[in-house]
Amino acid sequence: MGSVPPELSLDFRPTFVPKTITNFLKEVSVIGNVSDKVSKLDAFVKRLEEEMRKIDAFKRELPLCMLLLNDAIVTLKEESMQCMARTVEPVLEEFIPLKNTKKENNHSEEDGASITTKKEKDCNNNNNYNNNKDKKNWMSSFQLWNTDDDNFRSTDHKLDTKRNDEDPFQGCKNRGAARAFMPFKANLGFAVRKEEKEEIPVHGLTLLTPGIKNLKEESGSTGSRTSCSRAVSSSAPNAQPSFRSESQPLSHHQQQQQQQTARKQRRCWSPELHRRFVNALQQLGGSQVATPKQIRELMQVDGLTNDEVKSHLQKYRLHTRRLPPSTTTPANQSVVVLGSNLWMSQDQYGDSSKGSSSQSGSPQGPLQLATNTGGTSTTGGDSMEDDEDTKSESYSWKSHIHKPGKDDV
DNA sequence: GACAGAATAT
DNA sequence: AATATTCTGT
Repeated sequence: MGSVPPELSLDFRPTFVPKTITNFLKEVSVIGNVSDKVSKLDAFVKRLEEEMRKIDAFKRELPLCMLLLNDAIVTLKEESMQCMARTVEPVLEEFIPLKNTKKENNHSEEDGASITTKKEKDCNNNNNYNNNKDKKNWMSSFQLWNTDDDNFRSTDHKLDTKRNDEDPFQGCKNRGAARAFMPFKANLGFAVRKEEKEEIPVHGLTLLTPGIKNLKEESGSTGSRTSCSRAVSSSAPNAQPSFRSESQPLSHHQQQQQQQTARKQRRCWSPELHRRFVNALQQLGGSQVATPKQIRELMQVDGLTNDEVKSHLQKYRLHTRRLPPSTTTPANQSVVVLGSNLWMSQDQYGDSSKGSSSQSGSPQGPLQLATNTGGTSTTGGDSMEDDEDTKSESYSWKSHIHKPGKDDV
């Protein structure tokens, strides 16, 4: 069938609108009477502005519409102004350069823009219409709106990107300084799930700047630890919510928030960490006799908590279950025995000749978790020979496990 | 109340 | 599967 005039077609291509405007302008240009011209232009502009207002609520969803409308409005206004300019000599020229610092434009906008001033307030954004760059500006400002909502998304993207090579949370890559430098990541980690609202508490707890880490470290050493890991989740799923006799200062929602609040970021047991763990075990006489606290102290890992060690120990024992320790065995002696029987993947980490603590020359100083999993360990590179293990994941139990006999310890 | 170990939850 | 959290006993 016949050709459809562009205005009537369903063509959504961006070119459509400009074309329409062009046509309109063409029509207008035919009009001889300037005032008619202007009024027609203004009328159209009004319609467009009206439209703009309508979709304003959807600007996020329809950014392009906004753009197109804005474009159209600008164009028409410009035209209108030019029309008027031809008849009415504007007086406001000076204003133009002020607004458009780059007047380089081919536009003979001096006159046009001058008139613009009268409408300045309603077309603030029109200021930038002059050229594409300005449109971009406009768009960028537009972006700003979006961002409030999209912050997460955009952040997400970044995070996703990072996640690929090292995810602090899921990959349980690290929890130390590295993380401290990525507050957003931290956010995200939770945000993605549900606790995002708790950012603040979460940060407080989990962002371990060296300083904060120390705090946590302390908490790990004794009692106060609980204040950290538990205080936050004081009212965990099972726990009885403390009754607040006060007039319900917390809304249900808030309570929920509190509950969801912070789940501790997972400690990543990197091979290096695990090595220290095993080392400590050896020194203490084996997994069956060593206690979390002792282990932690021996490990000298900054930021490591008793709970974490305890948990790890539990797992370790599961994997190395054996006969109950003969209470008679002195710890020292058992160390030797352990060296052979206890599950020792240490060989894989390099020769840490039994539990003598000093690994192949590296001073077993306090380990900074911050750097630990991040890739560069403060303990020096040597201990990280197995970077592949170290760099990416937590320790893999099954991949290293030796079902011990029953004798050890 | 600190701790440790077991049981559960995530 | 690996950790975290909670429960329970000392």
